[in-house]
Amino acid sequence: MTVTIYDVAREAKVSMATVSRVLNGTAVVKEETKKRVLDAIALLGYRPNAVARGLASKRTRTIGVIVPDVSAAFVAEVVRGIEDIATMYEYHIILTNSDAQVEREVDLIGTMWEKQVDGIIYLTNALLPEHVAAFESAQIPVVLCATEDPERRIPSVNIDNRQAGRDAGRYLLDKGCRRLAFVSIPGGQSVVADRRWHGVQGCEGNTPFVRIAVPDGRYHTALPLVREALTAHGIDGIVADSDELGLASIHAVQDSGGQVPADVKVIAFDNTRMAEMVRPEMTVIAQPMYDFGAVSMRLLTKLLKDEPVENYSVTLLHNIVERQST
Amino acid sequence: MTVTIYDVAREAKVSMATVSRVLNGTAVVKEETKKRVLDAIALLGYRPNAVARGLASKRTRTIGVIVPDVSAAFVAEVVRGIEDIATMYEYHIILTNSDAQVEREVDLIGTMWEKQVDGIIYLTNALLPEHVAAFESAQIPVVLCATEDPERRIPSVNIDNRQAGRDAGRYLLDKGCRRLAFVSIPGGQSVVADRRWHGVQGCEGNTPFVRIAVPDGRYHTALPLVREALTAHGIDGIVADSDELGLASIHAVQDSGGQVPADVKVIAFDNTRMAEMVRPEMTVIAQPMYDFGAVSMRLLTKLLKDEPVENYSVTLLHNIVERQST
DNA sequence: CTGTTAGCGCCTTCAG
DNA sequence: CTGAAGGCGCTAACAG
Repeated sequence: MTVTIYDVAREAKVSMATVSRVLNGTAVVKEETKKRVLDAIALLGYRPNAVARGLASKRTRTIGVIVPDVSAAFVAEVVRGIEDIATMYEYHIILTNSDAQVEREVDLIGTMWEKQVDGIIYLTNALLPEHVAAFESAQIPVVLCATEDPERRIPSVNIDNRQAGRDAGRYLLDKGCRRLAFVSIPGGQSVVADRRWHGVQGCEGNTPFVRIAVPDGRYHTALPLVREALTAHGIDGIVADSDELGLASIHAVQDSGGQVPADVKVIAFDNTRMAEMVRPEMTVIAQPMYDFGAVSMRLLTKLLKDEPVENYSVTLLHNIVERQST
Repeated sequence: MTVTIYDVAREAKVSMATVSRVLNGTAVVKEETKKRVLDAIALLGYRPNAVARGLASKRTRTIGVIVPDVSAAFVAEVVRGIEDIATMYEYHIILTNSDAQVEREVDLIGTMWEKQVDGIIYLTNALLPEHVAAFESAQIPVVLCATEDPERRIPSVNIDNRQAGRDAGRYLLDKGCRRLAFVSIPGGQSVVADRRWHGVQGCEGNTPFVRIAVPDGRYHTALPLVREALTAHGIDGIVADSDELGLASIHAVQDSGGQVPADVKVIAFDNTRMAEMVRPEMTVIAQPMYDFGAVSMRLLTKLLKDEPVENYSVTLLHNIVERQST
């Protein structure tokens, strides 16, 4: 019932090695016999067994993708980028969610190793020694995507988060804001968020800044927290760490009787589809989400082919898209 | 360098067969020797090779997931549901995007077959004979997810779209609407959308209905189209086929100088996170997105274990979440 | 240019 | 309860 390479060989009256050759282009095969093989393949409806192939060649052409949560808009966009480029290079992806739980993440690296993936693309909030250790013991090429390795030991693709934070802050100051707030998950949980926060603070020496910490980073949690901060600190400019938090900020201002952008200006990170579907449309620090994925995957293919890589830690460009919230 | 089952066997002074047994629980092993094996495994840091295992057992414990586009909020949520349950049953998922292109979809079914996936979960707009033929030739268990098979030949998980359309329409009529519009991609492209449209029309015998066709189903495309329809037909109630189209409808009304819900009421399908983060918050026909994925995957595990299945075409419940847009 | 021969790492009878 | 032996379907030298 399952047709194997042997069946094809017999049908084409050649050896299985020859079939393998035309299948993989491993060596030159005479035009005529090649045609016989191809005909036999078509006739029998033969499909090479990727598992057997993986066992024999020790390369599975599948790469593991570990993310906190695909259902987050940002992540989903990144995954799309990864998958598109993977397809282009004839790879498949095994997708797993870690919920950013360290234990689960380390465990996943282990299962990816069992699955014999050729490489891993990794997204998380904070890279810990445990992760690095797991990568090393698994001996699999890894590319960090939108996650920072403070020590730059592992290939990665990022934007310059510190600079982006600075750009956001300066942008608001240029617009006339005097008291800025940064809304994100609490400090110490995300290297990326903390970098941005430092950037925001660095945009101008003597401006008062407050950081509004939203435990889960979600809209409904943020709403009351931003509202409180608003009245407590007389804020007139907000940098939000995500579109979701940006929207919460805008609504918090409105709920407090203020106007956006007249009284308070809001700029948010990400630029997911939502940013231009809400009113006022949100000004954002656009992140190249799709490219995070695409470039990471491209970098990984180079690593896998031992191609020369000019830069192991790629920095993508961010840019401000000015809309109605500022 | 790679430690195999043989290394473990030697270390534990047993045969590889015994190691395999304690690994898989295939047969009873004496407590004592079992401990020796476990110790050896820990000592050597042994990890079973899933590829070799797959070749020998003919089961890979991976399932193929074919979706139009993960970066769509609805799909991402479904995928999350699939992955969670897959993890629970110790399966992994290979994720691929088809962009709803028939050719690519059929091709993907083929590659999934090459990858020896144990099963497939499939999302698309319209199930064609080509798909069914591909499934049959691949001989792999398939579950359709949020995808209707008019002839119900293939196991599937859906809501009752016709009824949901009817519910949406009736809901608006009960709220006093007199002229309804249904906004979606053009007819004939999606079985699901067409079902809902029929449902909307069926909610009341003699009410005028118009269908507003948005070629790509996107926000920016919809905006002007809905605006035109609004002035042309005096519409006072809109059923949108997705949250994105719902938002576009709301904004189209506002741009025409109208108020939502005072002048025009809007109810949308889906209930993605966005629905409750916009203003006015959107009333929706909530779809159990996560459950679509979770239930599909659960059903697939039953199929794979030849467990008895009481119902091959599962119908999940939808429900109206009343918010501010109606 | 083509055929032969070993494995890849594991599961799974079949004996004992 | 445990060991030996034969594949699973394919790749990759090595001959010819």
